[in-house]
Amino acid sequence: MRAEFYDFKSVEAKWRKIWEENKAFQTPSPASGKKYYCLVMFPYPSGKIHMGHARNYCIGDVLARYKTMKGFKVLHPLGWDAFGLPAENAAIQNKISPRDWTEKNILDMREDIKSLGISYDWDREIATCRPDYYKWNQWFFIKMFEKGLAYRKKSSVNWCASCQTVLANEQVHDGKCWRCGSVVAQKELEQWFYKITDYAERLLDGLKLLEGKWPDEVIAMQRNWIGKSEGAQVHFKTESGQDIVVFTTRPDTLFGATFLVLSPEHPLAKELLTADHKAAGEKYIAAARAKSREERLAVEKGKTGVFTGSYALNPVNGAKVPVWIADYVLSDYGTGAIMAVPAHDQRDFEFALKFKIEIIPVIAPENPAQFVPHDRAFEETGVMVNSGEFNHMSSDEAKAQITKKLEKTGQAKSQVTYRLRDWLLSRQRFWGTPIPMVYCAKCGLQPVKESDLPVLLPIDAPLTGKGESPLAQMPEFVNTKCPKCSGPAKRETDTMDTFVDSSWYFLRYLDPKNEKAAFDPAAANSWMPVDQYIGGIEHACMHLIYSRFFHKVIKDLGMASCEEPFDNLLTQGMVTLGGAAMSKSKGNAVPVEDMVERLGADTARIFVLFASPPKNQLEWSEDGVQGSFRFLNRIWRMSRTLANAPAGAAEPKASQALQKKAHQTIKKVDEDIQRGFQFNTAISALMELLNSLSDYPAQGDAVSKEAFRALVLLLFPFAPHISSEIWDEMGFAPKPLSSAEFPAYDEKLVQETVVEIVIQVAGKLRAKVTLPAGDAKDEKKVIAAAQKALSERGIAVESKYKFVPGRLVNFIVTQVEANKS
RNA sequence: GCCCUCGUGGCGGAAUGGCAGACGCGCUGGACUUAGGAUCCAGUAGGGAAACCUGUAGAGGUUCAAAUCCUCUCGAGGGCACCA
Repeated sequence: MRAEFYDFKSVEAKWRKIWEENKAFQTPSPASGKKYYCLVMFPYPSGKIHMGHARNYCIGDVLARYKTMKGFKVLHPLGWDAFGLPAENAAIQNKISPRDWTEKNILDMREDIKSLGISYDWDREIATCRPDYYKWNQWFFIKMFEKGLAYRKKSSVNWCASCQTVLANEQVHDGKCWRCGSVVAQKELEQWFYKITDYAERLLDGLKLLEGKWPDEVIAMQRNWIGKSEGAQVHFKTESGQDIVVFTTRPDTLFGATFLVLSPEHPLAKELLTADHKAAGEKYIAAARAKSREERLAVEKGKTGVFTGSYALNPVNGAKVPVWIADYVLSDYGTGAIMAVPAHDQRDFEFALKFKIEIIPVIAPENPAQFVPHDRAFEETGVMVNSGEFNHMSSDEAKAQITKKLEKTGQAKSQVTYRLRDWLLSRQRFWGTPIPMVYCAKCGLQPVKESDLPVLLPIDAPLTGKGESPLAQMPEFVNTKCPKCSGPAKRETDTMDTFVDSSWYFLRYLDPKNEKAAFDPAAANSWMPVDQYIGGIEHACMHLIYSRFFHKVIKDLGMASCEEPFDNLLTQGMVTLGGAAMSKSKGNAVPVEDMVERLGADTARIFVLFASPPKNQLEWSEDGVQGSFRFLNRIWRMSRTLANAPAGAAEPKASQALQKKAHQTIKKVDEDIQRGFQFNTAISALMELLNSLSDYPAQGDAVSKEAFRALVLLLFPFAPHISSEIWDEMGFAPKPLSSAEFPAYDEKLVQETVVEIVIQVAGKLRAKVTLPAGDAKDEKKVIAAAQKALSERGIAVESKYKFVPGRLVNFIVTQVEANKS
């Protein structure tokens, strides 16, 4: 005999078709009622989707469907982050155009996602590689150019030899390319930047608004990345009159500054070399420049450096201090020069030790008994010593006082420094948004006129992957007219970082077909901010910083009103198989297509939602998937049983208990979804209700059908196909299920009528008594019952106790042996 | 070194400061049977014959009561890092 399973294939196909025909997921107008914008990070169309991606969409879908049932006007869109290097690489390999490759993948993946029954409003689908989208990337670029937020600069930049393009700082992880993992080199190039550093403070401030709504982890990562330091700029004059400006967070240690260090790239580094030190100094500078960033930053190699022969004067006491050059000082942080305080900074200490420079302690510990090590720097705060008029002051106080004193003579000023660097956005690749700028010999750098946008990406370009912008090889693209003088001019041939595309796509969903503007600000005002954003944590310091920046610029352009674009963030864990993140390239991906074919979309959905809370990593388990399939089959069989059973009646006790369980389940599922996306426990509550129904003696009576109705209704956001089918077959109302509201529960029915009171003695469980709910709150009755129960077990207790109404009683004092004999 | 998150059965994981281990997986035994990757029933933290005892990484503390709060230690994962 073959086992009977429910026919998920035809059920799922049937309901997908019905939803599609009825446009069941069309976005309602947000004007009337509470809105809910549910957003998942949109995918890169790389091929087929696997369960790792799918988990993301399932989580979002539960929320979207739940909020719809709760009466919210829900926006739940999806699109394609469709520009990027993989398309170009695939094109080179397979002799297919990046556009065709990408569009084909979109087609396949859209089908995969639809097969999961995710409630997306496909009318709002966008793809960033299409001109109607990237036109607005260009428009924003010009706006930012006009505001001075897009600029060109020659500097040392990250270069990935494998991807043959430059990278932004955020895209270098551990010295390696975020995409391909190759070691990143430094190159001196002129490139386009977005001035994200202008927004450093606002990006930091905004994080305060997100506390408690974004994971602490992500907030901490962004804070670290922005890296704010408060301190002072201090001016040191050299003997020959040059001004060396240093940045320090410890102005209180100024009296202990016994030398200065310039980075090898510092503009004064060569100038300050005296005749005696010229040769050695220039050799050192050249050697430092030749080193890779990795080599330079390697701490293990120890400190190296060279004396310039010059001296500067410490502004606080006129002491003559030597000026050194060393590569442990970074050229692109602070001022590229430091005052070195070997007594109170470990790096300076090591340097001073090696080059035999004077070490003067200027901070003593607050508590004189505290041990001060002599083999390393004392980096804590304390009491000022060897610091003239500031002696005996606390170092914290001196920080402010010394800065204040020097400020009067213009020798210092308070200064805030950030670690964040400007966003390098140009790329030497083809499959991206052309940067809408023109170089005219006469008029210089000119933005393309808005009326001439978009600057179209040509259909085909000679793709070699050899590291020159492919667009530069196309004279028909390059040669153009100057927007200002109409003379011959040349176009910019670099394209934009694809992170530009994803920095504002959530706004385009609001008004995806607008040809006059990126979006209507009115739409932004009614839908923004995104109420719930869902995606992977790997974007904490890339996409999630860029898009926050972009949104603030957009707000400043008057096109949006909220400060932060994403009100709540959920970072879902990875799906792993054999401990490694699922991926096509690792060969451990479970394709959605296979799952849907083999066990159905609902089973796949239930498994990823039940096996683990969304934040956790989720290890794929075939056994677990089978368990989810089993659960759905049990529900299916229950629907048959209930439909076919003769209507009878159970004894009131049993039916009341079942009714209670149903109401408790409604409450629990409702709370679990709202309270931190506890989909796993919500589903386990549904399993419990099903278990209760299985044990119920009068299956088929009104109470059991009502309980089952609630079960199907609650199951709908998680497994929409099977619940829709059962709903129909059982003749439940209203129809269709997708129009039903989330069930309400009766608080009276949720409350237990009898309560088990826990009886503790000195905090340990000793007995339990079951009492009617009313009695369980009555102190006298509970104590009497408790003492009786204890004495039956041979335990006598003194009268001191702690009573928690309806819950427990804890006898506090000594347990006395009763007359056991 | 700094910052963040987290340590609970064989596994995934449950527990408004109030019965630790819900629910599921796996496993063990049984039932049914045209042997099946179906379904149903019972059991499943450790120790003990049992009453009981011990258990949430470890050590302290707060509390009538701690997996949960506080301090320290150890361990895991992640981010930043010669950032002055």
